[in-house]
Amino acid sequence: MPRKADRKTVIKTPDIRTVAAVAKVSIATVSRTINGSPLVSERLSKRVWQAIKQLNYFPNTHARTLVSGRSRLLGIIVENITNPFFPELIQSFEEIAVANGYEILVSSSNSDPEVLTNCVRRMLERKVEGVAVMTFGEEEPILDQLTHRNVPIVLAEFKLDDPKASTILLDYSTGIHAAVNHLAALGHTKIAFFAGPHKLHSAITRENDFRTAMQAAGLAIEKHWIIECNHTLKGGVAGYAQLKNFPVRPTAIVCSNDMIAIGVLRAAYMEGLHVPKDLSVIGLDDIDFAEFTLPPLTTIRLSRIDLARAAFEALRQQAEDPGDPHMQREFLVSTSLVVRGSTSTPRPKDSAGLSA
Amino acid sequence: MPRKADRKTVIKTPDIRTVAAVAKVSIATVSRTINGSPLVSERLSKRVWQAIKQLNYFPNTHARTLVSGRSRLLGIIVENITNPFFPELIQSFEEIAVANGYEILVSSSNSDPEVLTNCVRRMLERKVEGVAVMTFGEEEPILDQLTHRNVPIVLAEFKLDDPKASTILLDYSTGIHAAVNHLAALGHTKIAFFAGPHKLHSAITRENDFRTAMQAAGLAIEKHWIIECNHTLKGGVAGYAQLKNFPVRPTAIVCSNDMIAIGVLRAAYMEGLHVPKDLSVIGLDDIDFAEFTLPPLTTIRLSRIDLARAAFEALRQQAEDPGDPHMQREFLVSTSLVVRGSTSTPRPKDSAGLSA
DNA sequence: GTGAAAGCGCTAACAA
DNA sequence: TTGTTAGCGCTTTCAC
Repeated sequence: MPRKADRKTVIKTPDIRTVAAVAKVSIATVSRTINGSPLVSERLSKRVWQAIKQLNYFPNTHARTLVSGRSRLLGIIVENITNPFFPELIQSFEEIAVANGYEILVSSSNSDPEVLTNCVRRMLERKVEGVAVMTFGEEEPILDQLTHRNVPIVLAEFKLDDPKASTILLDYSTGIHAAVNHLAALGHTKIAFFAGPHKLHSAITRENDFRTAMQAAGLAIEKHWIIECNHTLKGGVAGYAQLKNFPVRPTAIVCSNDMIAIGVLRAAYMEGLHVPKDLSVIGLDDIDFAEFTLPPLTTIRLSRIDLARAAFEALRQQAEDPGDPHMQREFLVSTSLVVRGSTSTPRPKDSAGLSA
Repeated sequence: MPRKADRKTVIKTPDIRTVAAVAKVSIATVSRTINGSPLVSERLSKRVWQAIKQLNYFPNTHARTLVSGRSRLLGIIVENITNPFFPELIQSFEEIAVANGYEILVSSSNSDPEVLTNCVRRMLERKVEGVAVMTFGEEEPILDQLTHRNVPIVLAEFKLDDPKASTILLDYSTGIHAAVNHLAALGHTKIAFFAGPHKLHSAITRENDFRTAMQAAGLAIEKHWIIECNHTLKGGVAGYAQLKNFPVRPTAIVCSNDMIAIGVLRAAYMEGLHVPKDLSVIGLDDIDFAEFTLPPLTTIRLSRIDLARAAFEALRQQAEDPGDPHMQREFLVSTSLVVRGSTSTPRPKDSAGLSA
């Protein structure tokens, strides 16, 4: 045992036996007391709790997990912890989990399948009881590692045909329609869409919803104005640069996420364009930052709290009532438009100052 | 055993015994093989690895931890995962940890002592081998829960007199001096400081360094211009509002962190002031966002990677060579000025447009 | 109600 | 080199 002792007066970490000895009961009684078994008499229970307090004891999770088969650990895998959307999501997820006696293991896959494989494996080793896969991506192949081992998973936006998998459907449609209608009502007709990378399901869904919304609003789509970007600030800047290649420019841009939108804000500023007078910009997510951009960003809100709640709920159900036939397997999270300062009517003379 | 079986054809998760049986060796040999013991003959090792692959086996971390006393888990507690500085820090910390065979448990304390107590307890239950306390705060009282149990900790900015505690000293001084000198060289004499909350060590250190730097530059400090803010966007906005109460206004503001600075940018914009012509702003941290604010933020860079590396190193040392007398107990992370677009010479006519 | 005892899956003595 | 075996700290039958 190389890990403790050697220094004198090192207090041995109290274990269940220590508590039992101090309380003068069996370890079974200590265990029952801790786990709130109704079988323990009040007299003994009191003695046990007192011993616990006195020794500042708490149970060893690993031992507990080993014997009970329940780790009370939930995994959450995000695409990129550096996009503010995800920390906000993680924070909500953690709060809910902790409030329900679970803990979480966080990993970001950085859209790298190899990293993802590693995450999954480490989570499996830690015997997580469920994993929320919030990558919005295309990584299903690896995920059956999880479902094959009977680990519940919940995916955003993607239905996996497996009894252990649930899905959170994101109703982008409502928000995107609202956004397009908002723009149309302001008098915009030339609207671009900065899409996310096509390898993400969410990006494709968002783009499709945009197309549908445009059609519904009776607006034509200029194919050069649908631009694929990374979901990052730099992606927005790069997308904006592409726009310059075409002689006619849009008066408004709807972006697949807020980071792109903020990149666009920046690029437009650098070019000397005024947002919203010269160009209206709409984001998607409503990250905390969106309220503080210059100008404040009009955006489609996707509630992290709702998403986190749905993810937790899906996992908890599967973990606690694995056989339940009435289990809810699909959850819906909706979106809504938040109008701030980055949208307005276009300049009177339609594309004034906007041609390349 | 309520947790598996009952449904037919559920494949039992393979354990070390399964592997041993398939490879026709003892479980000890399997264990040795996995752990890279040199004692295993190549012949058997090959058989074992093949069985492992075939069964898609991996060891149960909890069992491992229980018997070996080593969890290979490191905790990191941050103040607020919603400040982009921290996700960036966590990401670096995780990468380094994973690369070294560790995993991490993340918690944010939200500056709430009760939440912190809970974090610490949960980490203790999970038998973390060390905790990086990146709260920059004043929460020592709870931390001896950790050191008393012989869990190494590393603190930012605060020295705890305990053999198990190490410290990362942040050399703000260099960066802050550079910032003040930069401003002075541009011709600013009226410089404000938006400090962080005084309950944070880091905030106080930064403020003191600012005072020293001002003195060194031969500049007077106007006490109304040292304003205490939260380290958030809203904090910056609120601080800016306070500034308006005084008839004379500074031409430059140094902020205790980037979030405050971004809040200031926003508030100045709302007031119709131009940054940097009317007001120069300097942040601290250099979060990824800083490059993308309008205008891009001049800021004092505090490397998350360096910080994460130092934190990991401190913990690893303590975990792996607990008795080593030559152990490094203090680490230094430096700062440097990154000049971008939010600073310039003040308007010729000293405070033009700046009086309230 | 309570306690004794059997293991959860693994590592590390100790034997061979 | 390899195998046997005793636990790690806990939960959970099963007796009492």
